[in-house]
Amino acid sequence: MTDINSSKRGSPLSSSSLGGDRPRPAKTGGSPLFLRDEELRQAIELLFYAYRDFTGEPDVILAQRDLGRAHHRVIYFVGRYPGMTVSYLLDILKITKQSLSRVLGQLMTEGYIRQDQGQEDRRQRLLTLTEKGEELERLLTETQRKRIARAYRAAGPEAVEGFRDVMLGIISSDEDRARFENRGE
Amino acid sequence: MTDINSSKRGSPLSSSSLGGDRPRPAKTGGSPLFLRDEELRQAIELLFYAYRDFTGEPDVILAQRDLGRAHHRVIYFVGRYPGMTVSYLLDILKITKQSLSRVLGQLMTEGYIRQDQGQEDRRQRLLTLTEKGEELERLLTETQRKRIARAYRAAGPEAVEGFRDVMLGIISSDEDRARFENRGE
DNA sequence: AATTTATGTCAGTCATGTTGACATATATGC
DNA sequence: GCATATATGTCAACATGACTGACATAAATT
Repeated sequence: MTDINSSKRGSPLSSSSLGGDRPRPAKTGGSPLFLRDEELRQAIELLFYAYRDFTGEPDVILAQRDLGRAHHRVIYFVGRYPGMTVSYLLDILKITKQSLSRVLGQLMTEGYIRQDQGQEDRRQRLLTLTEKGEELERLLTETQRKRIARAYRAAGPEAVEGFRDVMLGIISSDEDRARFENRGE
Repeated sequence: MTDINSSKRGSPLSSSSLGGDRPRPAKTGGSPLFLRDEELRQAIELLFYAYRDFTGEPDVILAQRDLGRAHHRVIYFVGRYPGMTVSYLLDILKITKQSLSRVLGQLMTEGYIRQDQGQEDRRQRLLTLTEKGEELERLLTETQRKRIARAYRAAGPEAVEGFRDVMLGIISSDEDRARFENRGE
């Protein structure tokens, strides 16, 4: 049907556990756009693989506590911005109030997060991690920090700068990009 | 309760739609690890925001066709490796056969993907996009390619190199990293 | 001939997202 | 002070996409 597996190009890579040859990327014709297209597709895939692996380790730890990735995100950001409001969290996560509500409710019931009434604006419920929450946050973030630290160390400071610039460019809004300014103090 | 909103540091950023001051990151004490911790946390957040926005546009297009992100991943990778096997796809996505089965079944029923029996190994079902599938793939990938292209252009070639190196470092396995070798030909 | 591999399928469950409507307390503007 | 807007919470219903575990078939491999 196709000649994908007929090894016309390049040396046959040692057959993996998948059996047979590794599939080859589709060619987009010999057009001058080939390299550019290839480069952009690689970026797409880098994002996919990196994100998949980046979330893999925490997911295991969370599963042991009957929590999911959604809980992780909440714990992470509440740990990051102690005393943050529910609105602010919604704005970061870009999910509905309903979705957050369930997750947040569980985290409070289980004692990972505490709510305090705002002083200036008493409608606000300021979110903070409890001891237990901080402990879990450290555990989860530690795996991700290690992964990033390893990648940063291997790639070097210049690469880190480039990584940061490209990632900022991928983000849609100025508002979100602004979260990365003036942080070193 | 806390003094998070009391604006002790820095100039007050113009209050956003969220009302009130922007929450400030938690300090980790004046330890010498501060910068490193901050740097690593920023990476964690860059991954979160970038991935969230990266998948946002395709999600809208998919929703119009009653498809989800899972369908996108399948369509993308089948388009990338025409004639790929089910096993290979499972290996990339790292999900269960069951999860893939449902999504793949829908895509075939809806006429986005075709299955052909392998010639050498007739147990294999080689996956290929149909015309309709290719059309959707182009539409979806186009939004992501544009996003990446914009980011790459803004950041410059050196940054792109760094981005790539860091992302490769974040990926867990040599097997997956190997997917990025020898592609330019 | 026995075993392994590639694929498919059944049944049930869970996590996490969605919409839309409605309720309450508090803050703010006129 | 009253009207309106905002911050938050809550109810019901639903869709998607993951999961587990078991079992079935055809073809390849040993």
